[in-house]
Amino acid sequence: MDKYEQVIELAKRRGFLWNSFELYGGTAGFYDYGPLGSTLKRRIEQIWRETYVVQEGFMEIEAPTIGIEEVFVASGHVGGFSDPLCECKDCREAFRADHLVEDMVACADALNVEELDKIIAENNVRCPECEGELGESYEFNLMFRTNIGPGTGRQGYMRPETAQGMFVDFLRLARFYREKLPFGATQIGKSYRNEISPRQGVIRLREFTQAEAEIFIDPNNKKHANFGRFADTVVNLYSEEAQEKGIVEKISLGEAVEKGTIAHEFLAYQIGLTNHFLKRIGIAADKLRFRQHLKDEMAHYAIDCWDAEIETDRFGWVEVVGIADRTDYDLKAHANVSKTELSIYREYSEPKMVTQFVVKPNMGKLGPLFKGKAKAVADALKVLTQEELEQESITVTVDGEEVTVPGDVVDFAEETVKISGENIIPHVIEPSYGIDRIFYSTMEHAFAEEMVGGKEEDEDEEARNILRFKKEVAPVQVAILPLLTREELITPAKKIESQLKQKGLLVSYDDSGTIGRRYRRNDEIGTPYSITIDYDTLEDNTVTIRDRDSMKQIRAPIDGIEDLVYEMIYMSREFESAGKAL
RNA sequence: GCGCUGAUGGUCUAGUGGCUAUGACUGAGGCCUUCCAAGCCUUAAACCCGGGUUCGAAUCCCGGUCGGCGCACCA
Repeated sequence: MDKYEQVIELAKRRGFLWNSFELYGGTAGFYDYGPLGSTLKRRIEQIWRETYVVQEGFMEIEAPTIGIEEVFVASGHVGGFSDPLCECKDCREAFRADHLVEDMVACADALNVEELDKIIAENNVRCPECEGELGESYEFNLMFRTNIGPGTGRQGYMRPETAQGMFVDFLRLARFYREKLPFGATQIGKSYRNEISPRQGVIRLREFTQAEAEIFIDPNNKKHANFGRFADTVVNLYSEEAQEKGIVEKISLGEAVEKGTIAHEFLAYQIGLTNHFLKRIGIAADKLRFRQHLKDEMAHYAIDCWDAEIETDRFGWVEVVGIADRTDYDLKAHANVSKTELSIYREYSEPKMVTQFVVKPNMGKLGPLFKGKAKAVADALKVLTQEELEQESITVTVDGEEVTVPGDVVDFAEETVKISGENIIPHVIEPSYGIDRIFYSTMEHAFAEEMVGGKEEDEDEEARNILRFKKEVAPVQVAILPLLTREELITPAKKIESQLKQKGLLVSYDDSGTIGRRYRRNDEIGTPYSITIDYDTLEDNTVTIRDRDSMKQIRAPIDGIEDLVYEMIYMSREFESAGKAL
């Protein structure tokens, strides 16, 4: 049994992950988060919020998970989020139709299925596997379609990423942030991709959770005001160059920017932040690296892109976060489709006095002369030079037609104008997290099977399963265990339970089975601390606290125990300092 | 989508035409029990779905679903 199997088996048994729709046989690509899984996931998301929303100040928004067609026409998903496939009629093998004709035409990936079929037929392309005849090509779009409203309604799609919601709200966001760059927005939510063949458990889902930040920055200044925070942070960088050599290098983010390995400070800061976040939730430092996209795998509009990759036992290095400089691509795309300028007005520190050549067509005269064409004529005149305008009669071309304009209907002059700022289209830096993959990695990296000695010297060792979750993410933070199932111990135990719940801690009460069994149960779900109530408790009002990882125990007073546990979980108070060692 | 392969209580598993389905662990109730899966009693819980062959199917055949692996796909 490999680690994946062990973790998934535990996850199923203990209520972290279940196959969705199991009652009806299940469907590939969907998972339910059980009671503990759901809690663990929320804890991870909460730390993400703490990192991006509270600390970085990128406020969270919530846009619909269904989008209208225009949004995905602009984003390119309607046209581009699909691939032309083509199956062999004999061996049923499927191929990328555009790849089959790559050598025959210049731009195979721009052709539609009809054009592809034509080229396949003309060149008598056969199946590369068995030389069989190829069937008709078809588009495989990975978006879930739906209808908005009754009847045929309006075409809608389930969003394939949360990002678009933030681009669409750009003008509102800009106003909210008082039009000052940089600013950013975040979204945590479900996205949907109708994968052809989802596999690998929670690694590739049809419905999955993303946490994305879209940070809008000044295209002319990609420095980061707080870069000093991570300049000395050493990370595992797997740059394009390093990948050629096959060696991951340990290098500080400051040095990586200096050497030009990472395109700029702002991107490097985001890598630092991701590194910080992943370690905080319990990803092992030596199983985490940042891999640069190779030139040919990077989206054409991106300047630089780095994936955070986590090493897993079965799947090797898995991409869990993408950090990209998407430039102004998305805002421009939405500006084009929506016919709305998506830019921000940036005032200069000092207004510039600029001498310009200004053309002022006299519309009062042009109007009667050219009627409906007057506007087009005026526009044509505006782009002419002083020399051309000085003619007595000026010839311009409007809609392919030569038009002669008398010189006296247009004024022009050198003017000095005050320009106090300019419209700029911000560039977008996008950290995009796949929460489900991070969830699984957190479980796998926390999972351990260790041998512990038996009670007596001569007893055999036995295995204990343990999830060494960081205290902050553990779905149960403290277990309350009366040592014996007796009324006089149960009563104070229940009291302590409510004391801890008052403090907002995640508490579980368990009085079934022997104490050893209950410790094992709690180790297996990663509960960091267990509190036992015994007969000494009735005498002196103290309880035993047991530490999950070391299995050590201390004795501490009931009075104020909720503050003690809280401090150990959230304020890195040392376990040893919390009471008298036993 | 294709090929190979598998599917039995919550988990792991025995069973290869006669089943009223094996066992362990786990769960629940109780007894016992003063700190690391102890013991005893009681108890709950399964043949993936649909067809077919057969007197009879968990078992054989076909189709589907789900899982694993390989191919393809993963903007």
